[in-house]
Amino acid sequence: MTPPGTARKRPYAPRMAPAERREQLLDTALRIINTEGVVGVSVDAVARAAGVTRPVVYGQFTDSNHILRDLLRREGERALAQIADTLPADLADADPVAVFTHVAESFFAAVTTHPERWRAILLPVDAAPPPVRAYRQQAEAAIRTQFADITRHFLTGRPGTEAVDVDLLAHLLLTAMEEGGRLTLRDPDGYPPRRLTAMARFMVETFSERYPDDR
Amino acid sequence: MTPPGTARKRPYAPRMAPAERREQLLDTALRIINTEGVVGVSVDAVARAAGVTRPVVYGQFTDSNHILRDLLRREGERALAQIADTLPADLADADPVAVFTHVAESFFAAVTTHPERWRAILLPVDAAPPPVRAYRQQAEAAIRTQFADITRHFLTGRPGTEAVDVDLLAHLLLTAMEEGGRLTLRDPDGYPPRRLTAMARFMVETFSERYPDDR
DNA sequence: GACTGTAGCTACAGCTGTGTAGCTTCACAA
DNA sequence: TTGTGAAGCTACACAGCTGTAGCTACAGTC
Repeated sequence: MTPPGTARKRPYAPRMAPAERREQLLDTALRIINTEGVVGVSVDAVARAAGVTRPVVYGQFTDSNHILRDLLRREGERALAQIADTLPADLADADPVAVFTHVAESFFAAVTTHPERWRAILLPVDAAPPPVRAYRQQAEAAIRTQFADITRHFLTGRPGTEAVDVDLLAHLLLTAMEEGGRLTLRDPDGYPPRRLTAMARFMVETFSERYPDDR
Repeated sequence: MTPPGTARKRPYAPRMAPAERREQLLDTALRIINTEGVVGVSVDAVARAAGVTRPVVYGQFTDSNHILRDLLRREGERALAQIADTLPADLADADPVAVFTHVAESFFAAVTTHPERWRAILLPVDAAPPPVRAYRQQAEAAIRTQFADITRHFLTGRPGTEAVDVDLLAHLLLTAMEEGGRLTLRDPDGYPPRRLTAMARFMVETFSERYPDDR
C-alpha cells in the first residue's frame, strides 16, 4: 500500500485489453506523426502522449520501428479500402478517360476526408529538420517559379491552351523530373539518362502535338 | 609536455585555416549523407568522420542544422551552375520541344556526373528509418505495378503507342498523383480536390487525343 | 471478502549526442 | 631561441531515449 503522503508520481492509467491498447498506441503514433513528424515517434514519446509508461508500450511493440511499421500497414490498408469504397462499381467497360478521372477523383477525395491518415502515408519526406526544410522549400519555390515561366512561354501562341492550369502543370512536370533524378540515382542501369530524356521528350511532344504552335 | 608513457588518445589533427576546415567539414557531411543518410549528420559524426574533435566543428558551425543548411546551399549553387554549363547557348529562339528536351538532358547528365551532390539534394526522403523505408518500398512497388497495368490497358488499341515506355510513364504519373495529394494536404484551399482532379483529366485527355482509340 | 492473474508503475543502468571551459600543441616571426 | 596567437584536445555536466527487472494496484472470481 502506498504510504500516506507519498503521492503517486502519475495517475494509474485506465486498464485496457492488449488489443485495445495496441490500437490506442497506434492512434497515438499517428497523432504524433501529424504534429511532430515521423522523427517524433519514439517509444518514449508514444508512451507519454498516450498517458502510460514505456513498459506498457514495450508490452505491445518491440521498438519504435515496430510501431511505425504496423501503423503504416494499418493505415495503408484503410487507405486502399477508402479509395475502393468511393470508386463507381462499373468501371470495367467505361471510357478510359473517365475511368482515370474517377480514380483520381476518388484518391483526392480520400486524402481530403482523412488528412491525418494520408499525411502518414505521403509525407515521410518531412523528416528533415525544420531549418533545412525551410531552406529547401524556399529554394524549390524559386525553381518552380522559373519552371512555370518556361512552361507559360511554351504555351503562348498555342490556341486552346488558355484554360490550362499552368502553375500546377509546371509543378507536376518538375516533380516528375525530380523523380527521374531519384530513379537514376538509385538505379543508374535501370534508368539511364537516355531513357529519362526520351520520356521527357515524349511528354513534351505529346503536349506540343495536341496544341500545335500556330505562329 | 605529455608525460612519457601517457600516450595521446588521438593524433593531433593537421592544422587548417578556418575557411579550409569549413569546406572540409562540409565535404565530410556530404559523404555522411551519401552513406548514412541525412539523419546520420550530427556534430559528433561529422567530427569523427573528419578526424577531429567536436569543439573544432563547433568553431565553424553552431549545430548540425547549420552544417546541413550551409551544405545544401553550397551544393545547390554548384548544381545550378553545373546545369547551366551543360546547356546549349542559343536556347532562346529554338524550337520549344527541343529546348525542353535539352534542359532535361542537361539535368539528367548533371545528376549522373555528380551523384553525391544530387543525392543530398533529391533524397532527403530517405530520412525514414530502414524498416519503414523497406515496407514503403514494397507497398509502393505493388501499387506501381497495378498502375502500370491500368496504363497499359489504356494504351492498348491506340496506334502509335507501341514504343511508349509504359512502366516509366506510369511511374511518373503515379508520382504526380502523390504530389497532388501532398499539395492538397499542405494547402487544401490553394489546391482543392477539384483543381487536382481537373488536372488529372486534362493530362489523360491530352494523351488520349494524341493517340485516339480506333477500336 | 480473500485470491489471483494481469495491466501498469518505479527505478536503474546504459548509450549517444550536446555544448562548453580550460588546457595543450603547433607554426611562424622577431 | 623564445614568444605568442590560433588551432586542437581533454574532460565534464547534462539531457533524452532505450530496455528491463521487479514491485504494485486493480478487476473479476470463487
